[in-house]
Amino acid sequence: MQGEIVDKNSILPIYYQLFKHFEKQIRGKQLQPGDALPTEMEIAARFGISRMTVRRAISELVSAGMVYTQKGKGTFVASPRLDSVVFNLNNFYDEIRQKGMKPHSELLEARIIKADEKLGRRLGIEVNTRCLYFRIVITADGEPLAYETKYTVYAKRTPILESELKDPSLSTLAAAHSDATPSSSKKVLMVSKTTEEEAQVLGVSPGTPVFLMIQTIFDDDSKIIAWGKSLYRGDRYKLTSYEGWNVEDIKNS
Amino acid sequence: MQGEIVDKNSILPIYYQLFKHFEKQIRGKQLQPGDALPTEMEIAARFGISRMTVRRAISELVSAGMVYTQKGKGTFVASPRLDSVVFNLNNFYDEIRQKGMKPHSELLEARIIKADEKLGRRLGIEVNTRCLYFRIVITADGEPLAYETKYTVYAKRTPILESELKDPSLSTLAAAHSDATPSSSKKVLMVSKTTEEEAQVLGVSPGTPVFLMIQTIFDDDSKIIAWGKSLYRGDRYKLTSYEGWNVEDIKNS
DNA sequence: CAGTGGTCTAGACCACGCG
DNA sequence: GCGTGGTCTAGACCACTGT
Repeated sequence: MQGEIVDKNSILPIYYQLFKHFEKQIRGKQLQPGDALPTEMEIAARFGISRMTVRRAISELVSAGMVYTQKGKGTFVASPRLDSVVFNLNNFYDEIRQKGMKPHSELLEARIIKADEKLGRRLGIEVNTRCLYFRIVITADGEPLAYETKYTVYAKRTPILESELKDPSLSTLAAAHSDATPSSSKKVLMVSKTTEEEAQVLGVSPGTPVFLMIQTIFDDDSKIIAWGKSLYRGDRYKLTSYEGWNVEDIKNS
Repeated sequence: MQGEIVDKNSILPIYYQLFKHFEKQIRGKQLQPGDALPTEMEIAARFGISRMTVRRAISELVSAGMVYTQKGKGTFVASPRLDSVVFNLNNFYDEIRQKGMKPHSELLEARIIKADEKLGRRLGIEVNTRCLYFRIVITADGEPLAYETKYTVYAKRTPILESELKDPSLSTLAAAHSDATPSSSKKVLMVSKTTEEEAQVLGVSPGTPVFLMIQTIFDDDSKIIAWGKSLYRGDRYKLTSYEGWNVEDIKNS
């Protein structure tokens, strides 16, 4: 009986069991890149299930990048894509916590300012518009890791809450203090050398290489409502990307 | 008639038309974050289509991050996620071409070497194992942009083709010259300062900040089969990430 | 032409959330 | 208990691929 593989009485959905079955076959090299899977009708017949259920399982395999389909031909095992790279830079607080360290953010400066010409250009607003200006240093176990400078339009004139500094996401700030809703963001990651002032804040020597991220928040009308600059210490921070099918194995090497 | 929105005789699939319909409603703010979509049965009835087709459209919306579903409750419009960042670093050749420049790679050195202790550790192989060693500089319109050093196990002893340098992907090299198949890869992005030698190759002054990417290719058994180091000029290269729902609009600002 | 995956239907039963 | 989304079925027709 083939009933060993797909159990109709299981709590797990059939399509999921079938997905796992083929995943195992591919990871275990019983099915190699370029090999054809059985046709959808064959799979349905063999396991005594509906073709739509088979298709659901296959579509999960496609999403996972493990197979690809060709209309009129069949479904084939894909080769792992190792060329493209995806770097995820999540919330810095979570990143620190994930490494078992204790994050803390310290407010260096927070003021309401009137935009000068340079800031007016950055935020796409008129000179003298009221803005919120922030400088924060984020530490892990007491050691400074990141230095962030942020500006946002200050339209609502609501008080600045200390809790906003706990997790200083620029889009959250913009949502709270500008009168528009954050809709899109642009982030640019560059490398830079610290200035005297930055080096002092980060506790490194001037000229140390750092990651520099410029962040811009846009509203519905693609108008800029917030701008931020983040420096991450190059000697303490890096971005890692894993790709392929047996990624779990290599994370420990 | 509601027939204006979904045309059963169109070449476009019904689920796709329905997906586009809701996409427009959400982008146009007729449906705002938190708002509930009509129930699947209602949508099916209203447009005279099957519930499965409605579900297909909704699942596309879920994939796009525009709505989320809650079992027993309904389907709701999501808020754009602007906090997480995803940086894509694709094939460097394509990146250059995309900017309308002409990429070229120049071979500085290519030799078969016997692994010393340091390389043996990096590749997880025994000392004196035969390895392929490469140094390449990638230029755009004649200006050096990247400097790459690569090692891979040299098991097959097949000749090194010049075409391999045209698009020097480490996993391709490993596939061609090691006796194993690349299965996974790990990439780490860091910042660094150029040494004298690196600065000369890249045509910058020593100490210039650069992106440094260390790349490791693994085979099926999670054994290392290739190792590479890439330097990207910090003054000429940056990573950009867009997020939100009207991303196309802000790319031109 | 026969066979494949892509779309679609009109039902069905289930587990879940809420009043 | 009722309505919701989640799963599943047994059909159907289509466009595309190969011969």
